[in-house]
Amino acid sequence: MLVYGTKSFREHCREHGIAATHQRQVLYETMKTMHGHPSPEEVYARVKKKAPAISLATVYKNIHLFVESGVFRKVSMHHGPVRVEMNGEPHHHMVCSKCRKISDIGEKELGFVAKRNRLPGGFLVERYAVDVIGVCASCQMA
Amino acid sequence: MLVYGTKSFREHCREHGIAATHQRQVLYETMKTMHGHPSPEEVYARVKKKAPAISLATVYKNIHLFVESGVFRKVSMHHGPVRVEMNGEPHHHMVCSKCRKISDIGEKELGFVAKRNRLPGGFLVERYAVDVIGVCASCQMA
DNA sequence: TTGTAAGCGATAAAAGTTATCGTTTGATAA
DNA sequence: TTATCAAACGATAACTTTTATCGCTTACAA
Ligand SMILES: [Mn+2]
Ligand SMILES: [Mn+2]
Ligand SMILES: [Zn+2]
Ligand SMILES: [Zn+2]
Repeated sequence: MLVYGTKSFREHCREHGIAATHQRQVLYETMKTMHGHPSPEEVYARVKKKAPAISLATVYKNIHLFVESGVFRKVSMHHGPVRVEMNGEPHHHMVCSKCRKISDIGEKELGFVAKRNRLPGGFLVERYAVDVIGVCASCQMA
Repeated sequence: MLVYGTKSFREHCREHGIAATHQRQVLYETMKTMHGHPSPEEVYARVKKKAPAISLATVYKNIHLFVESGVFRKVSMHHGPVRVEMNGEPHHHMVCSKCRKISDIGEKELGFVAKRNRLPGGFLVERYAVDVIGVCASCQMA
């Protein structure tokens, strides 16, 4: 991940052609201190302590901006409306980062072998779900 | 996956202590024919052709029921509000199927090695995102 | 058959996200 | 420094997705 201190926040903004606003910087500094996998509402609650007048819309807009510029990351490609599948065969997914299309892929084609049944923290494994994130054939052509 | 014909749909309902309603059966039969990874709205649009009076609420309620009873499956544990993360180290996730808690896990602890850069259909791999689905330590105690 | 709890449809409400728009501010250059 | 103006902001409406509510209907078993 890109890591830059308070000072070079302005440089990052120049590189990406965006204004180094007060709100944007406080949001960035706040998020940097947050561990785990917060939702926009949780980020909003936290950043309001430092910038009480900030708008939820500004939080959303800048989270998108940070994600697009690679500063932070979404936890998954699958946020949003639920998707269900009727294919009961154990399989994994290829997810196109351009068009979001989801395709099935079996473990054999994937070359993936799940090894451990116990993981750090005493986590008991039920199954592995692999998302291969990349660019689908039609998006590569475009 | 459980697979049962029209006849044993009633048996499945008895096993799970639910009523074998007309709507529930039409919904099940319809979903069984759907490939890919449809949203509830897409399921609703399809099932309305066979049962025009069915309600969207009924579709949602029964999709939940089917998923809980293991007949069908959600594509991901991450549907719903977006989550961001500031941990820029490449890592994967353990997701508890009881409490939905998300924990980080590095590739080394996971024992996972991504092998291929090209996959069927000409999919170009950017990265692998592994979700280990299971039960966290505190949910095992409870 | 009949009683009753479960399930249904209609729809309101909640939750999450995006769009709109008038005002403010940051970046650039005079 | 000041003037200019596009970018960004806050407020909030609108939109999307999901859940809750409630009166009516139906499945089921007594
Ligand atoms: Mn699939
Ligand atoms: Mn993480
Ligand atoms: Zn694509
Ligand atoms: Zn748990």
